[in-house]
Amino acid sequence: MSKPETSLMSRLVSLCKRRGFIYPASEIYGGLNGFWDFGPLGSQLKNNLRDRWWYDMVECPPLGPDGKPLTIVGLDSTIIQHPRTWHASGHVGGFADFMVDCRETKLRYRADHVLVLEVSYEKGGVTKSLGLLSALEGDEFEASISKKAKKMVQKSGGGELLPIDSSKAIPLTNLPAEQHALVIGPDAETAGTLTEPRAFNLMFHSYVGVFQDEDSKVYLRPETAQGIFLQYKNILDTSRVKIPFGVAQVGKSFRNEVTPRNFIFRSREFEQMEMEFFCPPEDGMMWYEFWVAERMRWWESVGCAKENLYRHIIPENELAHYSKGTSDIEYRWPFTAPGFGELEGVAYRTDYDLTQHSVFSKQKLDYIDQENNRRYTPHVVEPASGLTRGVLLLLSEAYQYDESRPSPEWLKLKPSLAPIKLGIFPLVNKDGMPEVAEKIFMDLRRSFTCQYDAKQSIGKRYARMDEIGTPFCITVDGESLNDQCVTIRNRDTAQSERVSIDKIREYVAAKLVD
RNA sequence: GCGGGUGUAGCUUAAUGGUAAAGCUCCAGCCUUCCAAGCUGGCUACGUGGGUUCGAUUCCCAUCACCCGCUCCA
Repeated sequence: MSKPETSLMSRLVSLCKRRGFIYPASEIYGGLNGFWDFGPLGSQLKNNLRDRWWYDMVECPPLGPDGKPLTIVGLDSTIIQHPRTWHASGHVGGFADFMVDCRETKLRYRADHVLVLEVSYEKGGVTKSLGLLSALEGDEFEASISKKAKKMVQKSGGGELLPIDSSKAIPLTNLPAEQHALVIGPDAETAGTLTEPRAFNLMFHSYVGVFQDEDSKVYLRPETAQGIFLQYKNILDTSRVKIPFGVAQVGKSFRNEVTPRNFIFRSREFEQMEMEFFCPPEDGMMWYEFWVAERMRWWESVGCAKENLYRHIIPENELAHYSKGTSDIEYRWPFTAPGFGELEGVAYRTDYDLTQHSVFSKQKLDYIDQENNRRYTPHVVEPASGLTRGVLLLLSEAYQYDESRPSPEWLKLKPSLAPIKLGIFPLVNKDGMPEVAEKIFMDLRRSFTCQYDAKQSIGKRYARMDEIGTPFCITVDGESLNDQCVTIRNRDTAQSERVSIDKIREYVAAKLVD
């Protein structure tokens, strides 16, 4: 298997465009940064993956540790929620980070992570200021500051550095604006190279009604999960679920990303598949481990090689303050290889979300366990994955390059997920073959997504189907008219089998169970 | 948002201060009895907007998009 010059990623992007999987959005107007459209085959592939997730999550959920099916129900909540939702969830605060750029070093920092401290030194009994030094918060703060200060003292002719009191350091965001020009950036040597802190609010906003003021401001959801918490009580009251249970949702989310990058990996409008699993507080860790394992198994079940998946356990000091455990399920993306990048996050969120919404809404969002006569706020384990990213995974994983084949580029998609399941061809466009092939097409189109093709040579038609990942092609040949059989050509082996026409449906159906 | 790179048909490339060539793909027809065969014909491009110029795809400026790095994240 030889490899062409261009990167896997660019070949994949090219194939996606050429065959109608994914296009740049608004392309005739020059495109729009961070937005992509799914074409005829891409939308089909995405729907197939979404349907598989929905089936495995809601319609036929996995078995729990006790061997009995879990209870998971579905939800489809609105993209625009009450704005207080996002105050309660922390997104209005947390997603509106202020950033500063350093003009000297070209580095960017979160403004609240840059701590500023005035440092002085003594020379000949006179105290002199070195100015406002800055460094990133954390264990290294004092060391960074003192290292820089010593250098500066030396440069200005020597002297005795006065002790550094890091407790007096303040975040850049708290510094009066007129003093910003005096700050020496964390990695800079001269003062005033930092830009003003600028808000990078990752949430898109709009206004409800005709008056566009702060009171009518709403946000496009940056995640689908909050809609689930908002309807937790209704679901509890109306759907006869008992803890533990889950609520699953698939839908669009929007983030005004600073830098959309890597094709559809990070786009500004994307689709998520999220599930909130509500359980008693004492079972939280158990369900967290359960869902990490279950979700990894699921990605394998849709065709991801085990060695391309990696469980990245977020270290305790990097966990969100409310989380007792978070694991990223990572995939070896073409652009991260040999490293990994996030595909899905499984977070044990404790009772944070329900408690927050309970406080902000003044509604009781606890659970009454009548069997055990106890009342509590459930804990939550959240497997949150990107459907858009899942599609990219399927394409990356399926992409094959093999010079020995007539069509070197082809997609080894799992048959059940392939956009088109069957190509149906007459070997030659005459001698009664088209009529037989068309009849087969008409018989099978209700059962499988089929494509009839009589154009050009048979090899070309096979190649076209290989390129879009169609697992099976049926060819009607001269013999078919006599023996009522066709050949079924397998995409992966490029080998054909002779099958009786009345057995085709059965044959294909059996291969799609995977 | 900052820095670097790229931008000619669906794809891969070419040429040119006087509006563009080719291969593959695609479409139509012929042909074709199992893996991108052949013949004939056809569609389709200088990312966008300004400027310089008699004239700009070419030179200049701006802008947009994509790729790489910083950053961020499902």
